[in-house]
Amino acid sequence: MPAEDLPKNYQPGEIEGRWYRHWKEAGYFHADAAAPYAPFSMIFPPPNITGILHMGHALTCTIQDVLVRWRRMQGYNTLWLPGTDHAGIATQMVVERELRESEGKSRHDLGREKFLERVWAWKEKHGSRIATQLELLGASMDWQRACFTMDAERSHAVREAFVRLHEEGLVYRAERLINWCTRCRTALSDLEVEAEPSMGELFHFAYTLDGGGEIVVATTRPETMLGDTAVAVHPDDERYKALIGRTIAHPFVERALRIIGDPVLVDPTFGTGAVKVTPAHDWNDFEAGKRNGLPMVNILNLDGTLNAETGAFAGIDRREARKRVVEELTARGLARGTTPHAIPVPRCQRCRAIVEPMISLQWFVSAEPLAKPAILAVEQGQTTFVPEGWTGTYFQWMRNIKDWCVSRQLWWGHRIPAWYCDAGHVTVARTDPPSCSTCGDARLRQDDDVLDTWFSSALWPLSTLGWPGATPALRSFYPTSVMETGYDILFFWVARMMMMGIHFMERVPFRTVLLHSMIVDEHGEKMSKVKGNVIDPADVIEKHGADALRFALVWLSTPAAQGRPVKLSMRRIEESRHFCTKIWNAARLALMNLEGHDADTFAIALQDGPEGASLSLADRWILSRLHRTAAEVGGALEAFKLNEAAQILHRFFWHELCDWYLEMVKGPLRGEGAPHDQSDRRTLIAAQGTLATVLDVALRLLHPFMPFVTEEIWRTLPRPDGVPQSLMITLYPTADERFLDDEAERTVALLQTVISELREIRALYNVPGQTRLEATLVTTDTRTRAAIEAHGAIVRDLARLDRLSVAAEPPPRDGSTAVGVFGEIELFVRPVDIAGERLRLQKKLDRAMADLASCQRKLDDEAFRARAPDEVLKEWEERARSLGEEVKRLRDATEGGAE
RNA sequence: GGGCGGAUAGCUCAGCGGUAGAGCACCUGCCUUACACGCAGGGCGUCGCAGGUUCGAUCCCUGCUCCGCCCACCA
Repeated sequence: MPAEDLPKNYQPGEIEGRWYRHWKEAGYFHADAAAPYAPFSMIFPPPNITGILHMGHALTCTIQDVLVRWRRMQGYNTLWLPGTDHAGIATQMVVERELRESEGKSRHDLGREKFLERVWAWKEKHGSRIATQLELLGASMDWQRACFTMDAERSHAVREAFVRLHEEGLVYRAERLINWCTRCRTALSDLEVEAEPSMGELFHFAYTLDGGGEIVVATTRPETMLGDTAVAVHPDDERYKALIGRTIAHPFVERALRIIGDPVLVDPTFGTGAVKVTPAHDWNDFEAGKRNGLPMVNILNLDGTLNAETGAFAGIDRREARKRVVEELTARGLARGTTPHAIPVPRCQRCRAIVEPMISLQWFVSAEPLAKPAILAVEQGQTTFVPEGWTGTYFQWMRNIKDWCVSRQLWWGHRIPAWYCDAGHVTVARTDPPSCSTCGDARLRQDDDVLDTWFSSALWPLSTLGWPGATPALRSFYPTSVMETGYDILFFWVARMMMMGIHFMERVPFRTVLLHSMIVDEHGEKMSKVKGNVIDPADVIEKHGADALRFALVWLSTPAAQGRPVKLSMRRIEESRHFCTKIWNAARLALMNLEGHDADTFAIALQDGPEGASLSLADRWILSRLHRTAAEVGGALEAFKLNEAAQILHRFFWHELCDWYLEMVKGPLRGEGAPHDQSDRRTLIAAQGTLATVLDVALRLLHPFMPFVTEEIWRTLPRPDGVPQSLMITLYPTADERFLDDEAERTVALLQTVISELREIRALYNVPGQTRLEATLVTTDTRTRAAIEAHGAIVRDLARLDRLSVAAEPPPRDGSTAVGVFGEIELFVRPVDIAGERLRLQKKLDRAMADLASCQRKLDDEAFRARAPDEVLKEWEERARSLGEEVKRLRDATEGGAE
């Protein structure tokens, strides 16, 4: 008996590892670039090698796995390519900390080469943790193609891209204002700096003019005055106009400041209308400095202390310097008071240290020429965003893009392929050059810096598919179909992949960008170790299984809302676990009743549609519902509404298949009223066949969402010859219109209404489950009578009746008859202890009359009658008629009742 | 300062021109031979506020209030 194949209890832990190994070994995850099917490809956003699986990974992985498994089952040549990211700063910091803690050494103690050996060793040891954890989730990734951002091929791609961009003038080296993190000791891109709102003060002080007089300026960063090279006023400002061109002797250093007129920098209505200008340490001032040819004086050392340019202040930390400058200015009688002022403090995204704008010689990627085609591509719809609201965000950023500082003063990363000779010539080359390309000098020094980690990430869809080689994979799978990722890296990553992909391939890197929200706890709070509200995916998987976690994540995640997070709680996960159990138990019930079922014969019978088998009403109904569900699920998946697909499946499986279909057929299947003749036999065969078919199709529909439990069950089901060995490579079901059956759905809806009404009466009067009732259904509608007569057995079973009769006229009532009225149907149920019956009916009558009245009011409205479309009017008239009938019957029941 | 979301049952969210839906929670019965991780039944809402369009608005338009997110150098 096959039921023995499914243990009584659903134990995910036992099942999941087994199936994952099986699928992987069978090669189901591997994509063949030469396969002759339409491609569906996705590249998994590479997690940092320092990463440990968190809910964000679990969400992105689950969404992508659902898409991939669905497309694979549809027959696409499906590639899902995994990989990991070297994560420059993050990894370097982790290894440095380890080095410090275990040996008390810094990376400088080891030197570059030795330190990098350590990092590689660390990577070998820990770098694949995350991959193992993704396997626990069921990720059907093509592990054979796994990449690492710093492996040989990817490094080759990075170098090729850099050199090519340099040749094209899109990569350049220049002295520019950049964001400098004094703790990480590296330059950062604009994106790696976060503005933190804070309350500071605006300090006012006076500069004494050469030849007498003063000009008052204000600043939130007094120490920067040590780098001032001018004071700017608005050229039209009557107060200061005359001062333009005069000079100021800096009070602390040997430097003369000019008073300049600059209509861009200065807003004459703000503050005193005079602005101190520090071109080397302020973004606006830098621009003003360029406009006005001002000297740019860098006053900071790389560690954030003041340098020799600051005279007596040299060597002091910038924070201390701020106080000292205020003190000194005050001492000299130049302070002019402070006012509270809100200031955004720029902080390093990684270490939270305050970032200093600083002039520095760095490498940049020229952004605008790359951004333009990337904007155009989206405008033309070559790539679309889901939800589409993100399109605007993308445009906004792309249209205001600034050059990208890509050099980092780190050791761990792709070293910049630029070499310098003593004469200062720069050689940028694909292979390490023997001598300077300008002067032939053989004494070359490679640039010490490495590239921003996001530079290699930007190339990811290209480099993972083999670019710059013209590989079969690149030919088959580029552009990729979907890029699914969190909206938080839209600019960091998605936008840059667009730019690079289009630039190097002349085609967008992906057709659809699918963005998911951030995961928070059930109260909407960000999950953090400090708050202790973290839900660890690994724990959840161990406790409830990957299927439960996956289903919960997909169920909850609406791709639609910008700024609306996914609220995850253990409760939701448990709920989803219950669903797994429900499926398990439904399968057990089915298996217990499939003895003698011949999958082949039934499959053949259904080949030409439902007519081929002697299907009962219940069978026709569930098949109709099944095919409708398949259609709805397909539509939802096509629209990337995964949560909707999950909901539809949940509702179908639980509330239609289990609550109604299984209840309708389990009696007959069990052999109550064993087959007497050929026709009964055929009915039994049809019922078993339908049950097995519905379960089979439902499991396939569910498989992308919960791959393990569905596979486990599916393998125990009897199935026709010639189907694949694994559920994950069967065909994803599509709706077959021949099975859609409006008539069966209408009839079952009627039976459901009658059964619910009977159950309501039973519940209302506390009739014990064992008590069998008898009921008479009264209606003048012949079709209803016929339907109930034909399918009375179902009503009797599900409403626990002894006898159900149908009549045109109400039967005599006694003191133990309850009456149910809905529409034009009356139900007389007995024996029931009907104390309070009149009250109950009266309440129903009141409600029906109120409904009827408001309905009538609407119909009496001349404007409505005149303007509303015919069909709407008809609907309302029909409603009024039906309500009228109900009221009439309820009134009879109320008055005619005993008691 | 600019841009984008959201406001619907106690909670999480669907619906988006024809008198409001789901799941959970709650209440009441049930250990009915698949499942108590279950079954059956029940109550629950001035659909953020104010105007407008319409025969009719939760749904469309305008304004407002409150929440959330992103971008931005005003000293």
